[in-house]
Formats: sequence, structure tokens, C-alpha cells
Amino acid sequence: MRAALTAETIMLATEDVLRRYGPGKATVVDVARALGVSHAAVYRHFPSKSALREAVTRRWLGRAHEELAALATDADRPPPGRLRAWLIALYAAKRHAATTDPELFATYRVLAQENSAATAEHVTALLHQLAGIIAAGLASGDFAGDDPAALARTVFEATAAFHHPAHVAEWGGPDRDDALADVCALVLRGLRTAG
Amino acid sequence: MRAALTAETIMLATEDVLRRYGPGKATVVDVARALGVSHAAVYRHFPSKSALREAVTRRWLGRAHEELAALATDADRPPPGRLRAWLIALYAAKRHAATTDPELFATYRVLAQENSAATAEHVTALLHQLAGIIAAGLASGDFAGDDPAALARTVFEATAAFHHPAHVAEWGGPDRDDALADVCALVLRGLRTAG
DNA sequence: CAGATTACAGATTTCAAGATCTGTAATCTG
DNA sequence: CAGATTACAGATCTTGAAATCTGTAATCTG
Repeated sequence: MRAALTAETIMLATEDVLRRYGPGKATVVDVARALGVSHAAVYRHFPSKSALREAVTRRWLGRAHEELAALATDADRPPPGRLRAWLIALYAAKRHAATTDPELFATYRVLAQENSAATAEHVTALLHQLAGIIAAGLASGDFAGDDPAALARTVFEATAAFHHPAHVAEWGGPDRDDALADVCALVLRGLRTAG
Repeated sequence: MRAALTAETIMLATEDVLRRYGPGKATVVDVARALGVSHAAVYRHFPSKSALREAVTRRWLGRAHEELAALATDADRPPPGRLRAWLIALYAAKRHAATTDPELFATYRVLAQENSAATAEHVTALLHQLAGIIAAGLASGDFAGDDPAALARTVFEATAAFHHPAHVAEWGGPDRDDALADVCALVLRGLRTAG
């Protein structure tokens, strides 16, 4: 007897298919073939191909959040250093994902261009972590200002070159780590004085 | 008698053809047709299609520089305000170009993805203007630091979301002007203290 | 009847052909 | 002989028919 067909197993198979064929070529028929079922069976668990693609990407992005969440809530480290470490880890995670899992990253990139709910949630989750670090900095007096959420969004925008998927092509280049360090330094100086 | 075939007239015709068909469909045969000459005549003035495309884009970008150069060298305005005005004008110029001349902007975007010499020069020119403003700020004591070129690059990176062509899709959205104002404010606060 | 399958219509994609394009060379013309 | 044209080979693009895919509905099965 075959294992029960669940949303979970479908998403696992979809990840494999996406990794193998990429977002442009992967079809739900491919997914069904990989599972040894008819494609209509897949539609019992996901209302559409794009919903399936979103669910898979959401899971994939969720795994990345966990690592970063640990850094964001590390109360042992003073907020400025924590912010710097978080931004560097975010960049490292994105670059790592882009190089080791290019097809899933490409899927994510497609969803980002389409303003999907999955990527919106991803951004929201990251902004929430960022706001937490900044709120800690405001509380400790390391940062100046009064709206951690707004400051988080601004810091996120200012570092877009190091996490926005549209910039993947640049992440391979030399001096990118130094460039991020410089932007971090500038941003941290900006956060220290009144906003 | 027909006007002499010069690089200038070829570039003008190419601009029209690019505007009409976009970078994906425009061919040098189209350009030659528009000029009423054979396509081989075009190859007498430009070594390749991509060289022609680059030349046209370089000219187009050059026109944008001129406006900004006036702002960058406006000694009447104190450097912080000048920097803010310059960044806002840069964003406005890019957004305007993207909306009023979408096909030429698309051409520019293609070249940017291909790391062409034309776009590299464009970036260099912008960084030069930016470094000029920052150098003025360092001289006046409004900014702290010792390397205007490095600071210029850092400011440029931090504002990528508002001038990098990969972000066009976002420029239409609401609150983009506010977002830029916030990033400008953060960057300016960062520049004021020692770097 | 929950969960899967087959069947199907309309949209999208593939594929091979022919057409068009790029870039070069040989040729023409004033 | 400067400046253009025609001619051409190989690469790329169009085109339309066949295949495949998406999503739904009707049907089967334990």
C-alpha cells in the first residue's frame, strides 16, 4: 500500500520537481507523476497550481526565518551588534539559498515579482524581527526615535541591495561583504541619532 | 538627395525603432528600413547590434546626467539639502523615464542586467556627482568621514531601491516618496556622525 | 461517502518548417 | 577609394499544427 496522499507529501514532491525543472517547466502533472497519482488528486489538496507553488515557497521561506529569529531575539548581544549580525545573516542566507537551491530561489523570485501573499508574509515576518531588534535598541538608548516599525521598514529599504531577490546577480561579485558592512555602518550611525 | 548617413542619424532612428518595438523585437534591419538603407550600411558605423544599442542608451542616460549635474553642483544649497534633493531628483528622473519611455527604459534594464559598459559608465558618472556633494559636506563640516568616494558608493547602495532598474515595478506604488524621504533622513543622519 | 480516477474543454507549450536576422565578404558606384 | 549595396552562411525567430497542461465535472471504488 502507498503512503496516504497529504498536502505535506505533495509539497515535498513539488519541491523536488521545482528543484529539478525550475519554476518555468515544473507542471502539476510532473508532481502527480512523481507521486504516482493522477493530477486531479493534487487538486483535491490545492486549489490551483499557483497556490501549490506559494505553499511550497512559504514553507521554504519559513525555514529561513527560524535561523534569523534566533539572532533577532538574542538578548545577550547589544542591539547595534545584533542588528548588524542579523543583516549580515540575512544576506548570507539569501546568497546561500540562491547558490545552493537556484531553482527554488527562482520560484521565490517569480512570486516576488507577482506580489504574492507568500512573499508579502515573508517581508512582514522579517520586518517584525527587525522591529524587535530596533525596539530593543530604543529601549536601551542605543538608538534614537519613536517608531520601531517605521524604522524597520526604512532599514529594510536601505539594505534592499542585499536581500531583495532582484539583486541576486550582484551577490556573486567581489567586495559585496564590504559593501554591506559599509551600508550597515551608515545605517547604524543613522539610527544612533534622533529620528 | 538623402541626408548623409551618420552615426547620429542612425542612433536617432534606432531610438525610434526601440521606442516602437522595444528591446526584444527591434532589429538592425528595422533600423535600416526606417532609414531607407541596407542593414550593411549600419554596420559601417557600429560594429554590432549590441554596440548600437549601447550607444543609444549611453546618449539617453547622458541626457539624464545633465539635469542632475546642475543639482549636484548647486553651491547655493547646503550639502545635506543638496544631497536629499539630488536623490529625490534621481528617483523622479528614473520613475519618469520608466513611465514615459518604457521601451527605452526596458533597453536600459537589459543592458544593466548584462553589465554593459554603458551602464557601468552611468553608475560611475552618478557616483562622481554624489561624491562631489559629499565632499562639499565634508568640507563644510556637515558630514563626517574621510573618503567621499566610498561614502558615495555606500549612499548609492543604500538607496538602490529608488534608482536600480530592477526595482521599477515598485516605483508605481503608494508611499514610495515617503519611503525615500525616510531612507534619505536615515542616510543623512548617518553621514553627519563620524564614519 | 471520502478519496481517488478518468474524461474533457480551453489555454498553453512544444516542435519542426520556413522565414528573418546578424555579421562578413565580395561587389558596385560616383 | 569612400561609402554604399547585394550575396551569403549560420544563428535566431516566427508560425501553425500537434501535444501537453490546467482546472472542472462526472464517475469509480473500498
